[in-house]
Amino acid sequence: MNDKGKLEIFINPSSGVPIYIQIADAIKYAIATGILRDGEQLPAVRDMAYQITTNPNTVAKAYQKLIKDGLAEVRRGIGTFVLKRKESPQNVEKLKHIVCTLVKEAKKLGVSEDDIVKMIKEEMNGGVRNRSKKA
Amino acid sequence: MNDKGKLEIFINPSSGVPIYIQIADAIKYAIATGILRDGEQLPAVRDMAYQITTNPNTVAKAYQKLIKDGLAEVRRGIGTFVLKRKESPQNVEKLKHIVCTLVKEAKKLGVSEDDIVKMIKEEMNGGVRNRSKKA
DNA sequence: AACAGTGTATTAAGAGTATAATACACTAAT
DNA sequence: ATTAGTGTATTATACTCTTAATACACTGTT
Repeated sequence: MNDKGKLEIFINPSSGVPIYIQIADAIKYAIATGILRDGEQLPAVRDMAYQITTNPNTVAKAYQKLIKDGLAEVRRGIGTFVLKRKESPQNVEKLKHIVCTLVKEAKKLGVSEDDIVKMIKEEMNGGVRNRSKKA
Repeated sequence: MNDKGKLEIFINPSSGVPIYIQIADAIKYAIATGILRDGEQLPAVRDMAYQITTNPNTVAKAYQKLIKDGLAEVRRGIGTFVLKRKESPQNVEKLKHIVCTLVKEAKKLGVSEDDIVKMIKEEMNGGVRNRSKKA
């Protein structure tokens, strides 16, 4: 096994946040902070499941989310690996700034969080209003 | 009853979108387009429930969402009324423009919709990471 | 007080989601 | 072909959310 320093994942089962989301977030954070680097292999689903006392499928679901979010790829029979990311810390800051501006404006106008989220979703899906489950 | 022109609500029960959300959205749209004006009374929950063939509680839930979103108020025993809104069409356009910029940047960086939504939520809640159910 | 109008609370059934248990399928090395 | 490693599919259960059925509470008029 590669000695990647330490990828520590802490799960709070009673937080209301799904476990697989917590796993995905922790890995995203690890990638963002350099604990996990491009091309590096993620722990096997069984290993991580054992470590955080959950089911391998739950870990697999977290990995699937990472893949969906474009942060990882799977090589069947081999493992799951971190993908090269386009986001630089600088670019993330830029994004944060836009978000900050948007939220400030929304609050000023009394537009709700739900509505902002809805606007985002519509814009990201190209202005589509329907969504038959998930796409 | 006041003759408000026509507030038409069309529900698609098989769209996957909760009925109460569809109702709230339709009313928001009606407010935005001037079909419903400031101070005007919304249809009684039973009336609207009958019209769209649903349960009064479902309509009530939609109204509660409007209240939460700052678009309506309830006077107990009297009815639910449209609140004066701060959003002008001009301001909404401004908001849309920011959203558009944000989405464009996000796509360029390969940041997922979920992550953008998460950033928005964190920003709107003042950078809080916990959320014990709903607040 | 009675009534007709309004929204609200309580409870239950149905659908959807998260998690787990288990079995399956792919890959590389032996 | 076997084995040990990997992710994946299937199925079941617990939980949450949406909707509904019903009863309750507030307000103004009579």
